[in-house]
Amino acid sequence: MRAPYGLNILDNCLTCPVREEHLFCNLSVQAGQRLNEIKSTAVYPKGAMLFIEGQQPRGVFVLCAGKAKLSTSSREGKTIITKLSESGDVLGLNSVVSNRPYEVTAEMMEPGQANFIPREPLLQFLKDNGEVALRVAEQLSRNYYTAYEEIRTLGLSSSPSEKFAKLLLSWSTKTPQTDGSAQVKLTLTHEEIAEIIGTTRETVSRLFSEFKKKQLLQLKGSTLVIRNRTALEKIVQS
Amino acid sequence: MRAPYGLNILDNCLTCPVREEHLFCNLSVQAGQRLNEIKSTAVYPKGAMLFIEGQQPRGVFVLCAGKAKLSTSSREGKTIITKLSESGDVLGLNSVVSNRPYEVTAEMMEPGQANFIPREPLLQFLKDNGEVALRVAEQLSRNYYTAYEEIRTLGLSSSPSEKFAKLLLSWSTKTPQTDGSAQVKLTLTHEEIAEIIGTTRETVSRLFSEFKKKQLLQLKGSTLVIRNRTALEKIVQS
DNA sequence: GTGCCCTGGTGATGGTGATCACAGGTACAA
DNA sequence: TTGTACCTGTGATCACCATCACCAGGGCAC
Repeated sequence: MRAPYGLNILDNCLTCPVREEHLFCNLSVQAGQRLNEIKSTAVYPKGAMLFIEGQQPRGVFVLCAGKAKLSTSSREGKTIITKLSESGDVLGLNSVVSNRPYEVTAEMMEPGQANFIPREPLLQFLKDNGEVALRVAEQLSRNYYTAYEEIRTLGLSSSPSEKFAKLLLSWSTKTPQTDGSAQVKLTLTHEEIAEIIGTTRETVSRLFSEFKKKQLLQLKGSTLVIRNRTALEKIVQS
Repeated sequence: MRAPYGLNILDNCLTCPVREEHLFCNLSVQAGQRLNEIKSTAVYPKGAMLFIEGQQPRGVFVLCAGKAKLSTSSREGKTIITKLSESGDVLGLNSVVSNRPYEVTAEMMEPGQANFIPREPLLQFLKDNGEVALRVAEQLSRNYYTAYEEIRTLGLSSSPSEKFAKLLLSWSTKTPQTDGSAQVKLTLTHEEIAEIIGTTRETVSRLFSEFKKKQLLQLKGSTLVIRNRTALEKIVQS
């Protein structure tokens, strides 16, 4: 069997992206088996929507491969990207737990694979497994923290430069280097960056120019080199 | 025994503000007793801080009487109020569950009373009572929704008028009237309103004038009369 | 090749709201 | 009453950034 999109199909995807905080890892044997019974796996092309803002919650998605962006839009078409998800992330958990419509749209940014766990069996599973319910609570409270960080960024840092610097810093922490620099593969368009920091494409474009001129960053092809973390931190300063 | 601040001291405060979604109501008898053993009650004056942003989480507070405002500040002193809490609300839950510092400061806006439940006994209690843990998860996901609403407000609606209209609408829904109008007791200063919608005091002042002129609202002493909900909804429109 | 669409760069312009400044009002205590 | 501290209203100014407009490069299909 050939994997489409050049992916490896992962047989037991629930446990594949081993992460400290992974919700559904290190379960008891029978709990793991039960979960395997109710989950189903699917492969998604780039641009596929796992779920759309406003839909009734069908279940949660555990991302196994590929990246997804979570966004929310206003009626006039303005969009903000609230999170970039990677493999291991659990999407749609809040909506499922509280039985409210999905509050975001989840779109695959590249081809990938995800497990789907329908709502009803999941809730039953949580009722039967109290320890897992507490873990879910922990995950939800982590989500809450992320949302709060977003609120602070949107509400407290006024200027686009500040938010841009904050974004760059959040990227650079993922690839810590010995000196102050860091390298990141830049897969986002200026438009998407604008939707993350809540500004316009043109402003992002100008911010890149400005930061290049100030020696804060550098572009080698599609690789972004962050040259001066301390200077960025000074811009952020909130 | 005389109640300070003109309050009635509530003997069993955990169950006093009966709310559909109240976390710690309708427990089994022994669970309720257990909770009563680990909680303690205190009375707070206006301006008292239940906890401060950045502190290690000591426990949760169940507000029994009085209102509190939750806020977060940047280093430069800019502050945003993220929520106004009323009796029945549980404060600090996220921090306690995930064992991270309080993400907000909780300050009493008027004299009040709250139950305190220390972190460790509470977590133990949750482990022992799976159903309550799931309820906690539901509460957390509600908190998350509130935070998300905030993100949408901050990120998608650009102009202060829009946010102000949104705030007025959220107030007016609390006191539904037969006609399109509603009355609210206005207990906030312009400064505080500014911190809620993320603008300056002066702008709020001007917004009041503008909305008065447009017949959208009216002030009778400290009572705010919202005269035209549909017009407000048209301003919001996001 | 040609054409098309998406992305990125950059100038010109204008509106908006932050900021500063100051004056009047109100509540409360001495 | 005076004083004080805090709120509220309003004018003037100005930086910033959204918006519009246009062009250039690159990938891709045909």
